Amino acid sequence: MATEMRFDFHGQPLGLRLSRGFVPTLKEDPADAEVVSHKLLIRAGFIRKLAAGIYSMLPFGLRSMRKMERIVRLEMHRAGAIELLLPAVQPGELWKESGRWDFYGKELLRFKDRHDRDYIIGPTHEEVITDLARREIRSWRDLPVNLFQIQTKFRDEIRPRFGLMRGREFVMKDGYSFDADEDGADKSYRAMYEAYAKIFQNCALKFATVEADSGAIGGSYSHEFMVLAETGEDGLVFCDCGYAANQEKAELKDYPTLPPEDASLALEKVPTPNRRHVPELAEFLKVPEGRIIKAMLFESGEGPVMVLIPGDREINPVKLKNALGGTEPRLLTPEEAEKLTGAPMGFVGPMNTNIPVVADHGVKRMGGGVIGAGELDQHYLHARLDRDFTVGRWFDLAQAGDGDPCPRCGKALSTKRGIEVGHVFKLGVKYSTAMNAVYAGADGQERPLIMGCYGIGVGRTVAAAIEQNHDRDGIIWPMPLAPYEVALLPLQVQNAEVAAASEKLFQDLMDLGVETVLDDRDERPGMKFKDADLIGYPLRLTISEKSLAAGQVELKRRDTREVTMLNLADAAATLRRLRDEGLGAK
RNA sequence: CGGGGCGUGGCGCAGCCUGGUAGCGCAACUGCUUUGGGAGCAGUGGGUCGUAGGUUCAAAUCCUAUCGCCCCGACCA
Repeated sequence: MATEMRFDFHGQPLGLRLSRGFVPTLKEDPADAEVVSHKLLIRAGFIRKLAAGIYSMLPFGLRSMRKMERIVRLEMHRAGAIELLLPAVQPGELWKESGRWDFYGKELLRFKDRHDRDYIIGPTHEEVITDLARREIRSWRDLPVNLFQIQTKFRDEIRPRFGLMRGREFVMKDGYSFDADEDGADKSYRAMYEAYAKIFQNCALKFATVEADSGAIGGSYSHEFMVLAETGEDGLVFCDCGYAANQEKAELKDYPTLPPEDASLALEKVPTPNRRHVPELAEFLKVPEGRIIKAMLFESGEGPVMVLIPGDREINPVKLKNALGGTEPRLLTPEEAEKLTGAPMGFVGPMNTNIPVVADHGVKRMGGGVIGAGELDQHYLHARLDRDFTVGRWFDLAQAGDGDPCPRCGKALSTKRGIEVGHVFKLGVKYSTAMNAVYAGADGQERPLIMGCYGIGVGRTVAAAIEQNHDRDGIIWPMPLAPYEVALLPLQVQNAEVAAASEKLFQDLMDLGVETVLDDRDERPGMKFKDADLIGYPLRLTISEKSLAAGQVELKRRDTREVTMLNLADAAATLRRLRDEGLGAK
């Protein structure tokens, strides 16, 4: 009886004969890939590079992406969002209106059409959706509205790297909510937050939700969804009390510093030949690093500024940016710093300076310490705050890390690394005000729409799944994202019995709705095993003359590498059950 | 944008310093053998050496320009 192909609800085939598939696997690592997900996606035949940061999705890569998209769609719809599709190409006019034409920088890919009009390829769609909303949403009766799309974006990154983790062209789910009031907006935000948590649960990924930097927009807040992986680009802090934040954002209150020195100690100028950096200065002066006050000069939106921080602490650039009014602070070059202060790099200090001084709270608790003397090879000992130098404004500027006190409960924080795969953001009225997107309230008054925006990196989640789940043989797909769930490996394809048993299993599995690859290639067993491990099918069934003689087939789980023998007669049903367990709660 | 590196059959690389007929492994194709962890033997095909200019009797090799790709950095005084 001929095997009959089956298809799922979305029109995707439930089965594939590998001999007719397009899955070009590589034995060796590609030369131009660095991170593991990039290497494995290429080696396993999921993607191929076309240009820097631009990839073709091969059939298996596309299947994993499509599965991710399905999971996203389902939860979006459950949460009441509605799918649409906005144009990728957008008129520059809209971006000029929102102010981002000048603000967004070179990441925004711009070009002109034949009439010399400005266009861009969308890196995100706030402008387009806001334009749509202001045209179509008239009254409070139309609200709330929550719209999303899954679409290819383009961001001309300075340095694309890490394959699908940070491409220039990438697929993103972006959603936007519109509400009449703050309560409604908070409700929309909450619904998206919960939907996101379900999405990453449904992907069977280990993830965390953290408070994220909300930028310079007052009153707004945001959360990031991070897939936990050693190789993640973001540092995260956690507390037993439930507090979790991106290091960029994590508050640091009253962390311990050295107590103030004896107030009777007089200011003392000491030579510090060529000791520019905190560690060498501390060693030379025989003082702890925490006794030194580090001074750094930045160019901010309001001119140059001197930033003070305890010597054993690092400045958190995002906190500094927010403290200085939202423009990206730029560290002055040694030449600029010397020109400005007269002191060479490493000897700049806050005494008798006319540059505005801001400082981290920790400096206040130190009460003073070692400072640069403002001239070459000289520092001051026992400099005291308010006696010898003053600070204009105080901020929380230090980076929180392992062991620092939790801002909620004071217990010690721990750190992990993660990959940002989702971000929910309460926008407020930033775009609706800039673009005059208003609705008529019940009282007839016009008010700006209150917006939220919500993004998921679809391709990045697929890559993050690999960063989190792999071994030296290849990918270990979580069931929900695997391109196919089961691989059938007939070891002797020319043996009639093996072939017949494999065909029957192939048909039975498809009939049971299990996504199955039949590796019907006339290849040696070793090659089939290696490919199956590399591609990372969660379940593998080996059909051989040997085991078939006993009426059995061999099952191997990719995650635990556990091997069990199954009776041929109920193998398909067992696989179906294991598949369903692997899919978890839906 | 700054620094470093690399472009040589489909993939991974050697050859370049010291100019002289373009090589290796894998892959592909044919045949025989083999068949539970990327097989063995024999044979075959496939390369404007990124591109353009220059030097030279002669350029993959030296020089210049250019394009592409990768890595590091672009906050830690």
